[in-house]
Amino acid sequence: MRPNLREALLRNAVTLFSRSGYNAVSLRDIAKASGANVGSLTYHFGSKAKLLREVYERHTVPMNARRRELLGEALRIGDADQRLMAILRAYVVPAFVSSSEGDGGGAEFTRMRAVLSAEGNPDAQAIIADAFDETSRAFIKALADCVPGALLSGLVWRSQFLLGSLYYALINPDRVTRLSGGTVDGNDREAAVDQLVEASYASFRSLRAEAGQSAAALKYATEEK
Amino acid sequence: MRPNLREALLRNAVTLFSRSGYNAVSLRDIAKASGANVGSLTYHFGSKAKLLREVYERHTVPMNARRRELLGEALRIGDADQRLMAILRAYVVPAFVSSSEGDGGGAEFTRMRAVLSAEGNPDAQAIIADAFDETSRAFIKALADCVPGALLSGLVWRSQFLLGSLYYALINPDRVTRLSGGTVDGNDREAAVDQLVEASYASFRSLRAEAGQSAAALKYATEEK
DNA sequence: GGTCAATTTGTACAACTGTACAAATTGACC
DNA sequence: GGTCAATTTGTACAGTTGTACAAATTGACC
Repeated sequence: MRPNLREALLRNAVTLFSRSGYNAVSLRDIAKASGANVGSLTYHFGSKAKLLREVYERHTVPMNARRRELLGEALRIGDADQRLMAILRAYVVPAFVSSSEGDGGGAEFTRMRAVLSAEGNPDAQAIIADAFDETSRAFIKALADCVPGALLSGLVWRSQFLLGSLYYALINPDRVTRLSGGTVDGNDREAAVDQLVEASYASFRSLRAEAGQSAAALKYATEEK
Repeated sequence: MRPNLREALLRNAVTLFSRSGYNAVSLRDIAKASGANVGSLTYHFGSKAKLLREVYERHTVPMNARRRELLGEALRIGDADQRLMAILRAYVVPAFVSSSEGDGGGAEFTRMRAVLSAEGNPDAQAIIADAFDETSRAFIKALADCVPGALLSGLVWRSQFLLGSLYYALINPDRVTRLSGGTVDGNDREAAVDQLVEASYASFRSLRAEAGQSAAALKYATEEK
């Protein structure tokens, strides 16, 4: 009896799913990576869909808990701009950094979410909507208070862009290295977090009544030839 | 002999791939959607991988041509800020709007790219790197001239975020609708383009020497508690 | 109307998929 | 050391996959 085959199966499932998606990875791939038999998977999890559900439940709770915790700290900051920055870090950092150390990692799990979200896997979709939307809504509310006068549409779209940026940074880091001619390391996650927070800080900050005005005015000036 | 079965197969391939990814869609699915037999696919394309290659070649060239064309127009704008805005639109609009009308659509093809990029499909990866990196590099160069003093790392990372935002806007538009409580339509592509351009405009603009400084200073102020 | 190449169909194949379940193995407890 | 439940293995199954290829169909040209 192996000490923790079940854990190893879950870990390897995340790794393989995050690399190639849900459909392309067979239960036999996961079993082989864990040095075990296919049957062990049906024994421990019942089915492939239930395995996926278990993977999600393993990681979503601690990750969102960490986010809410950091959000709480951020909300104690008085200055609106510094608070905005802290809120964004509270959203991004737990997705990049492992919450419970050694469990397969925050970044790997986030990458898996990104891939499954793109695949449109129906099992995953239901779980994601349930688990993450509530947290996302709490963040949008917090962000709204940092940019007085911002429209809800602007806040929601920017939070959509934030998540998309987050996902793609993990999905295709090599593109960053390639486009920079090798001078920038797309796999440097600390740098990625800093860049992502600064970029979205600027995009949210521009929603403030005055700043938003100038961007919109510029747009119309351009469009009217 | 059907007039244009080959075209129908290509069109349906894009639609199905963009919806569920490469692995989850079988040749029989594509054939059935086209009212044809599996054999017609091997006859016209030889293999599934070659079909995918054909799909890419069909859309990549006109889309990037349109981007370069709009980029050329944008570069004639004197004012740096208005030029920046125009360059961003030149990058985003062709990805959202069909370049050759009725051919399966720019947005649908872009969505397919997004999904395949996430799946890490090796066939797709090689094609994407070849076809798009050159165009992306031209855009980064153009953007650099709009934000004097910006570091290459900032430019490349923001262009990465731009593409990630673009992809995710197409992959998961319903999340926008859901998070806004139904008051914002995530499937409104014109609105998505506007929001995306405005958000990335702000993020690139913040790279200008002075603005970048203040954001960095703020970050350190926050981190040092 | 017969010819012929291009196209479309039908079918067969080996490989792989998720799932089910009987058999073997393990190790703690008496 | 025998017992027994928990775990792991092995194997079988029906369904699907991409691919190959012979047979049927099509339609323009003579």
